[in-house]
Amino acid sequence: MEKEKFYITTAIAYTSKTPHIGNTYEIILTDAIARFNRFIGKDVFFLTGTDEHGQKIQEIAEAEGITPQQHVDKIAGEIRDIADMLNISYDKFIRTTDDYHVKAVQQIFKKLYDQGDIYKSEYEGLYCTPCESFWTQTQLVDGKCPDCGREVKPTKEEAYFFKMSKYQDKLMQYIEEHPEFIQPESRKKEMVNNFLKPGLQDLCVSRTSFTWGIPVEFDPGHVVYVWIDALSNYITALGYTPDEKGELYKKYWPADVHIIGKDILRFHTIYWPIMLMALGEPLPKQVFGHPWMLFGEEKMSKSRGNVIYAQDLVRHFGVDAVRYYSLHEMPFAQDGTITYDVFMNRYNSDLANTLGNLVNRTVAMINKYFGSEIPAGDTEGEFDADLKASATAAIGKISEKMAALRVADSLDEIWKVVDRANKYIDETTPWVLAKNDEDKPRLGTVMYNLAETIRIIAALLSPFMPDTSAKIAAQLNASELGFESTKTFGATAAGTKVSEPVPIFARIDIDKKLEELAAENETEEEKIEIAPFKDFVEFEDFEKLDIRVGKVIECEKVPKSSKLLRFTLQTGSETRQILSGIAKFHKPEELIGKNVLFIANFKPRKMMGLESQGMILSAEYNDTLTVLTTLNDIQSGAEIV
RNA sequence: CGCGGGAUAGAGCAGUUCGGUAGCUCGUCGGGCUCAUAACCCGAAGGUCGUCGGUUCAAAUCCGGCUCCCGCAACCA
Repeated sequence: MEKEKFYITTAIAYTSKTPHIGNTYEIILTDAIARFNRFIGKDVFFLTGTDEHGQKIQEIAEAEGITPQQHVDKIAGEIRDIADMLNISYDKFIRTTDDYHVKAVQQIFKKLYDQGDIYKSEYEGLYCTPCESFWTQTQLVDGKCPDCGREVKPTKEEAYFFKMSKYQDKLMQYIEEHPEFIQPESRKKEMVNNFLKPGLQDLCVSRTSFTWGIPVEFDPGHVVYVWIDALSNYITALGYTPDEKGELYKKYWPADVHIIGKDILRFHTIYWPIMLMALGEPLPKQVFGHPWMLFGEEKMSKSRGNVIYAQDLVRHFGVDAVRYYSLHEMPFAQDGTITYDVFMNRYNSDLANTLGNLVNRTVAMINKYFGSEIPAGDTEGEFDADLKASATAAIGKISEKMAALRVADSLDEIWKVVDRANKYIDETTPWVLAKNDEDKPRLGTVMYNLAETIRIIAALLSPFMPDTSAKIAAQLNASELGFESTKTFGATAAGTKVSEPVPIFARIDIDKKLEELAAENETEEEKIEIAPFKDFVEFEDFEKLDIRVGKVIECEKVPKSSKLLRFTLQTGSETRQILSGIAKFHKPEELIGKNVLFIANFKPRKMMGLESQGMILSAEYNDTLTVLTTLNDIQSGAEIV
C-alpha cells in the first residue's frame, strides 16, 4: 500500500545574524510534527533552510569587510549546525543562494511576467509631490493621492509589480472554503479584515537599490525582491521549475503545513497562495503561525542582555531538555516565555523527577530483585488493568492532538502515563512483595508491567525527544518502539536483560547553576553591534541640511497613532508643527519645555492627516531611542553648525 | 467609533462552542512510603473567574457599558 505523504516546512531563516532560542523554537516544533507523522507511518518530507539575499545582508557584509556570500556561508553554516545539534530530522536544507533555486526563481519571475501577472511600472501619473509618495493605480482614490487628495504626477522610477488584486476573490473563496487553512483561527480574521476586504495592493517584486539578490534575467539592474525569492523555496526545493516540475514536486506538493512565525503570516496566507494561483499550482493545505518565545516579558535582544541561545542551553542541559521545554512550555496561540529559572524548575520536576526517576527506580528494582532480567508477567493483580489501559490508550489521544498541531498537549498525554506508572509502584509496593518468596511471581508481574509501560513511553517519546527515547530503550534493552507497538501491551520478552540503572536526567542544583550562568555571562565580552558607518561626504552635503534648535511648547499623542507625537516648536519668533514617530519612547509631558534638534528644510509631509514641517533628531540603538537635546539652554531657532 | 485576541488560586495555563458543585502543572503546607535522582504517592490551604450592570431558578460561560494588556492594520524620513 502506498504511504500517505506529508510535506512540512519551516520558514527559511534570515542569515543576518546567529539565531537565538526564540528563532530556534520554530524548527524544533516542526521537527516534532515531522517526526510524529513519520512515526505513524507517513512518507514525510521535511524542508528547512536559509533566506540569504537582501540589502541588510549586503550592508552587514560590507561593514565586516567580506563578501555577502562569505557572510551568508558563515551564518547558514551556524544555522545548520544548530539544527543538527538539536537532532532536527530535515530531509533537505535549502539555501536561496543555491544555483537551482536561483535558476527556478528567474524562470518563475519570467513566466509571471510573460503571462502578464508581473508588470513593469514607471509610476506614470502616480507620484504625489507633497507627500513624497509613490502610489500604484489601485491605491488611488478617485485618481488622486489617497493621503492628501491632491493630483499625482508621473515619474521615472521603475520596478516590477505583481497584480495581486487579480486573484483576490479567488483567494477569499479558498480561505472561506478551507477553514483550517490559516491557524490559529484568530489570525484568519486579521488577514481577511486587514488585507482582503479592503482590497489588495499590487506588490513590488523587484529592486534596483541593491544588488545582492537574484537578478531579473531579462532586465539587468533589477533584482528579485524578497517575496518571490524566499517563498518559492517551498517548491524549488522539490525541483519545481515552470517547465519541469520534478519527481519530488509531483510526489509531495502541495505542502501539508507550513510552520512559520506569526509575523510573516500575511506573506504565507496571501502573497504565497496568489503566486501559486498565478503559476497554476495547488495551494498549501495549512499555514500555522506559531507564537513567539519571549524572555520574561520581553522580546530577546542582545542589547537588553536577555538573549538565550540554543547552543548555551544544550551545553548546560542537553538537547532533549531544550526540545522538551520548547515543545511543552509554549502555548498554542499565545506567546510563551523562557527564563533559566523556569527552565530548570521544569527540568527537575518533569524530566529528572517524574520521568527520569521512574525509569531509574524500575531498572534498579529489576536489577535488585531479578538479577537484571525482566521477569514474566503472568500473575495478574489489582491496578494492572488500569495501568495497561493508560499506556495503550495514549497513542490514540496523542494522534488526535497532533493532528491539530497540539504538541504541548501531546506531551501532557505521555506524562499522564508516566504519572500512572509512578503511582502503580506505590500501589503495588514492590519492596513489600520482595520480602516474601511466595509473592515473587506477583512482584515479577509488577516489574514486567512497569518495564512494558516504560517501553511504550519510550516509543511515544521518540518523535519529541529522540535521544531520551533511545536512552530509555537502551536501559531496558527494548527494541520494539514502533507505532503499532504502542497500542498493545506485551511486546517486551520475559528474560530480557536490562542494564545498570543510569539517571537519564541528572537533577540540577538550581542556585548553583544560576551562579554558574551568571559568572559565564560576566566573562563573556560584550559585543556591541552598531550600524555600519556610511561613506565620506563633502562639507557642502552637510551644509545642505538646515538643522536648528526648537523649544517644545506643545507635545501630544496623535490620536489613533501608536507611534506619532505631534510637536509645536518655538523657532525664534515663529512656531511650527512637526510629527515624530517616537511615542513609544517618550511621554509628551517629559518633552515639553525641552530644546530639541530638528531638520528645518525637509519638504513638509503629511502623516495621519497632519502636516509635519521638519524632522526631530533622535539617537537610536536596537529598539530604543532618545531625542537629542542641547547641553545648555540656547535661543530657539539657533543653527546647528 | 479600523480589525482581532486576552484578563480564571503565588506563577503559568485549561474550562467559555451547547449556562448548572471552578480544573491542570509548578510552588507552599501536612501526611505516607523507602524501590529510586532529598526522588515517588496521598491530602490540604489558596480564586467574589478584570470591573459595573442586564437576562435567568441558575452566569467564568449569554447580552451591554467600562478599565487594562497584547497582536494586526495605519503611522515612524
